[in-house]
Amino acid sequence: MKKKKVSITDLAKELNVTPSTVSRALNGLGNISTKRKEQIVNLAQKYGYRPNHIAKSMVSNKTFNIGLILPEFTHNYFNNILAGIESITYQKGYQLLICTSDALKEKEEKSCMTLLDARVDGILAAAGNSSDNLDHFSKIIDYGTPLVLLDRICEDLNTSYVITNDFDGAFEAVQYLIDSGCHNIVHIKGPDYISTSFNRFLGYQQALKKNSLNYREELVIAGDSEFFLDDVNNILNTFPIDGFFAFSDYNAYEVVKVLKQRDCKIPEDISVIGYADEPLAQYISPQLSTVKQPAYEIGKRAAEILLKIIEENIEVPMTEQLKTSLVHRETTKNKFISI
Amino acid sequence: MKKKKVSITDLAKELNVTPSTVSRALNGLGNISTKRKEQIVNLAQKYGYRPNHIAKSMVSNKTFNIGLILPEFTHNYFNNILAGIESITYQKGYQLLICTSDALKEKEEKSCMTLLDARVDGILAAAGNSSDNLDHFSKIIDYGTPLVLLDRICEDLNTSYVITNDFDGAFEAVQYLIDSGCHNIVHIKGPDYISTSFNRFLGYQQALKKNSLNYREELVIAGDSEFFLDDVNNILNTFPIDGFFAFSDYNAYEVVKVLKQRDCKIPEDISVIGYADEPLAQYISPQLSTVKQPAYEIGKRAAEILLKIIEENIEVPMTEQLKTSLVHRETTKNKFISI
DNA sequence: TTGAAAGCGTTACCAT
DNA sequence: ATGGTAACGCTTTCAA
Repeated sequence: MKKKKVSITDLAKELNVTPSTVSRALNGLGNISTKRKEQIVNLAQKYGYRPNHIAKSMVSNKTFNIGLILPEFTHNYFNNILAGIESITYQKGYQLLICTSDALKEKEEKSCMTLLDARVDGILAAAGNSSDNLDHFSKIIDYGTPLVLLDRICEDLNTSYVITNDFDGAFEAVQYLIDSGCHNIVHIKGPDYISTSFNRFLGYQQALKKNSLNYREELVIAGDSEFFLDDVNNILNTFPIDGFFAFSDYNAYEVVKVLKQRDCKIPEDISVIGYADEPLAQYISPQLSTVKQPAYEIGKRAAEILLKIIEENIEVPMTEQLKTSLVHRETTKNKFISI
Repeated sequence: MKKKKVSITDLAKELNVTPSTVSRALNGLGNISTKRKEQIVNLAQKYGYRPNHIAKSMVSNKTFNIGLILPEFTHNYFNNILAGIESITYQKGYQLLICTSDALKEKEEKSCMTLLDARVDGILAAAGNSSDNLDHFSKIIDYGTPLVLLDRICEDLNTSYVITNDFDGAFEAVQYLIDSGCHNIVHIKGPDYISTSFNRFLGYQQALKKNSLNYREELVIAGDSEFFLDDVNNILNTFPIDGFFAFSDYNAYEVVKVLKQRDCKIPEDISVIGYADEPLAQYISPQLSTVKQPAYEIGKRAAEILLKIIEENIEVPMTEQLKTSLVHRETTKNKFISI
């Protein structure tokens, strides 16, 4: 059974003073005689008094809670974001209220309301996939609750963002493939409804263009298609493919599996680059070259920005873009030395 | 800037009724004329009224928040636990306040106090490694806050538990190795300060004994030693090893790497079994046989038990033990058929 | 230096 | 059917 905890009023009664006096003593604010203070503090100690945060929140209108909405926690990417966020919130004395959205709009909407109802001081969210209806996020903004969005930019939402540049990440990867001698590069495309899919796809196209290689629609496969494996095999049967740039490490892994089945030499015959640097990239063999996103940093910066907004009452949205980096492992060749 | 939200009192004023009336209308409790009710509900709708959970908590002494303390979120094991927990709390309308302890006693202690101060309705925790000082958990119990511990049993703590049977899991794994023809089985032991290490170690010993195989101290290696790789090589040079049972998939992975370097045939020459069924078990090659812990189920059951305690005011601690299962992949041979 | 009172938003109980 | 009041635990302002 939950025990009643001792309150400021309880202490006050026992010492024949008023709650205000006790409050002052315990918070070290206002004038109070050293003797009284000592007396009060000792009694508080004796009873193991703990301030009631709920009551504090009522009067201060501040909860020291931060809401966090993430699609899920099974990808290492989001775990690292979480770790980054926590490194900041922990140190600043904020607690994290977490909601997983499963990338479902319905859950995402509900989470927003829940967090708003919980009166969190601010919200960090990685928008799920549905880019169409962002009303729930607008609502957060309308309510005046600070919001920092991670990962994807939502054009219509005038708020703060911490993102990575998917275009650049993709561009760099494909440029690397080209520099190491690939000319017929397949792109495994991400789900249509995510902006990152589009940006990586764009990076792929631009890198080809920059190097005077033709973009060919036939060399693009949907990574989430049910015929994915067939598509990969077909394309390998039809074209002299020498490189793959995949939307995700998981897609890349599937490709590698097919390639191994077909006894292709990786990377001599065909190079593969994934995206995200999930742990599996290091565990599979050959180890996967991939585009690393600074997930921990993203979380950290997002939390820093959010707390800055909360604590300094900043009104102007800020956007911060973090750099990706290409991790060269065993599925890519060395670059040719260009003179 | 955070906007002031409309309150019951605001609504009451605008309609020239008292807050109590508005409260009744909005909660559908007590007597109220249909007309009034409609009027109030409409106005609430119009202003987008949202009840203030903080205020509700003040009077009800209930927050609908559950505290969760986990060592970290990078292992899939804990993510799955989280997912399992969330599946229940979400559905029952509770929010999760999470704290990562990094398996540090200090952070663990602080987390307990933080959650208690936040007046959570209950706490779920996977105790970190230090099994010596459990005062912080006792404090939770003393405060009368329901507590369910995951993963490890802490002898001195009279509270509810959801655990898996490490002894059985280990026993089954080693029995399998023996059944498939292994006689010289190495055990990679986990960190000394975790109870699970000890239980798996015990399972290993008992399985040997049951099968009239001698337990030999020389065949046990500490998985967290800095000389781990050397130790593995030494043991392979010295004894005719034909099997490994590792405390974790990570340890097992290291062993597999060494074995591959030495051109051992897996599993023909040497079998390997890991523990936990982390994703890497499926990604490495050969795919790792391992003992699967029902992480999602653990989280789910723990949350169910906690909510039952909270909502039904149950005082008697309950312990639930979940079964592990052996996942047979490519690092183990088939069992001999015994007649 | 200390006390008294109001208020944060809500509910519950007792009157009317 | 509705109003009034107290209460939850704390802070803050004003008065003594």
